[in-house]
Amino acid sequence: MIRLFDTLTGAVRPLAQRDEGKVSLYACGPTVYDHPHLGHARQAMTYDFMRRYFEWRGLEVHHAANVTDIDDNIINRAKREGSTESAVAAEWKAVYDEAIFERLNILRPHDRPHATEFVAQMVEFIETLVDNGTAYANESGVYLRVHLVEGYGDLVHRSLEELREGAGARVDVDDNKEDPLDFALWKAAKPGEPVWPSPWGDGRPGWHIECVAMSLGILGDGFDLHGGGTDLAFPHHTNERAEAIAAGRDFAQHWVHNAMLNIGGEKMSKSLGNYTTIGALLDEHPDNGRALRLALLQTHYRKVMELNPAVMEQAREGVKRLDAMARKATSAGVPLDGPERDTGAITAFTTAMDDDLGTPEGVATMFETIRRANAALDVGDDTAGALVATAVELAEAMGLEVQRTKPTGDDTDIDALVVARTQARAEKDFVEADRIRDELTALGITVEDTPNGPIWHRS
RNA sequence: GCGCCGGUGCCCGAGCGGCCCAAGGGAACGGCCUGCAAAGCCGUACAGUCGCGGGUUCAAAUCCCGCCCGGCGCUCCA
Repeated sequence: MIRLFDTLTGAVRPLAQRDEGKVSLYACGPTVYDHPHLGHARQAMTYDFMRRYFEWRGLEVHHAANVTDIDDNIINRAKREGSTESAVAAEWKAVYDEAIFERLNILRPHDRPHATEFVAQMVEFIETLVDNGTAYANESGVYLRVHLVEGYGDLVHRSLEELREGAGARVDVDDNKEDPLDFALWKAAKPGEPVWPSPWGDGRPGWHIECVAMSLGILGDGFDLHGGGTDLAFPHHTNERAEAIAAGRDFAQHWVHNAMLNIGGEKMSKSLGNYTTIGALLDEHPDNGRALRLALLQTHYRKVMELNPAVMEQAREGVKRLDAMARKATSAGVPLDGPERDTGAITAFTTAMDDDLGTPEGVATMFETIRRANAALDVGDDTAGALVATAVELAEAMGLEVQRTKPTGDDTDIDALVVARTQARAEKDFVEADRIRDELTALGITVEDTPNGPIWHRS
């Protein structure tokens, strides 16, 4: 049975499943107005791990993630560039998609609703709240009466009084609100901003209402999982939940939050300006995509993790072990996708992953299996097939791709050099053999001699 | 200030009451293999004990209390 930590109850509990055999997952997506950074990667990767594992376990996953394509940051950028909000959003969404889905091998959500496509549903939702008296409208917008919401601060385990203390001390008191804790559902039009019509005048939706309208609209009432970074638990998720409760709707059954990514001991974020963009990291080394995935897998998703060049380098070395095993198996004629499995390893992996997505232990099991596969391969033991196939399956269940073939390209020159070296070795002309190997090394090629002849790969 | 989460080997990082004289990865060292390498395997060292001090228990890295240090949230934020 799959169990996951639930932020609301503060405990690990069985994964909610509204419908047997299925999981509905809503993960808050990006606001698209700039380069995505490594924090975004951790967030998207965390829900990718979950989805892949659920699917590996045979569950049918419905994964939805929004794209916020209208907000202050987008408006400001459009203004600054003399562009339009929709053009800015489209441009940065494309950058996000390329980095996340193409380069990081993260599975695309089944649904990617854009906020601007759901304004009608949001207006309808707000009307319900105004009609039942939990929301009020004035010249500046529509607000939710937070004190009417049962268990408002439960997600962050704080009482209304405790939250009010924070709000009073830190936020400028807004005369338009009855209570400092109340928040905007609808923002009245400001000059020069894009607007949509509503019963309360032209304006645009507040941030939280988007996710409520989209998650409920796509996944339906009482969907299973709602996720995002811990920094969204308050106010974003708290307010989404409040809106649903105020409307009398059954919302997410299970809340999951991934921890932050630190750089030099501090949270990586836009506002601190200490972020590395995904593109920049990926450009540094061809293996960085898989290395980042491995580094992320080796730390539990709920634990703050530090990411720096040393961590990346260590992860890159780890990824090499996977490819090296695949090469060794292939040269020995052992298929990577044979039918046999090592049940002990499969069981260990399943147990670890079922327990709150224990990817660090899952990775440990994978490496353990690689070690055993290599040992079996070395002596030609017939358990090698099952061990190799198991290791590959576990790696790919976590989204770590194994390099199966030589990189594409014109390899005839390299093959010719390798053949010439083999010839020289056969003739015991080691001086010439080593000269050729140096030549290959200069080309970025590593040759390995195996009992079945030489194999090479790009280093 | 309030709330929450952490502090484990040289580095990253699991474990969260007995199976721990503490997983896995990286780095190091020795051996085997190799013409030499590479890759791999085997082994060794590194945690004299898991931030510090008390306590509970037959038993604690794991539970409780206090303290120190770090992070996150309370504000746009993954």
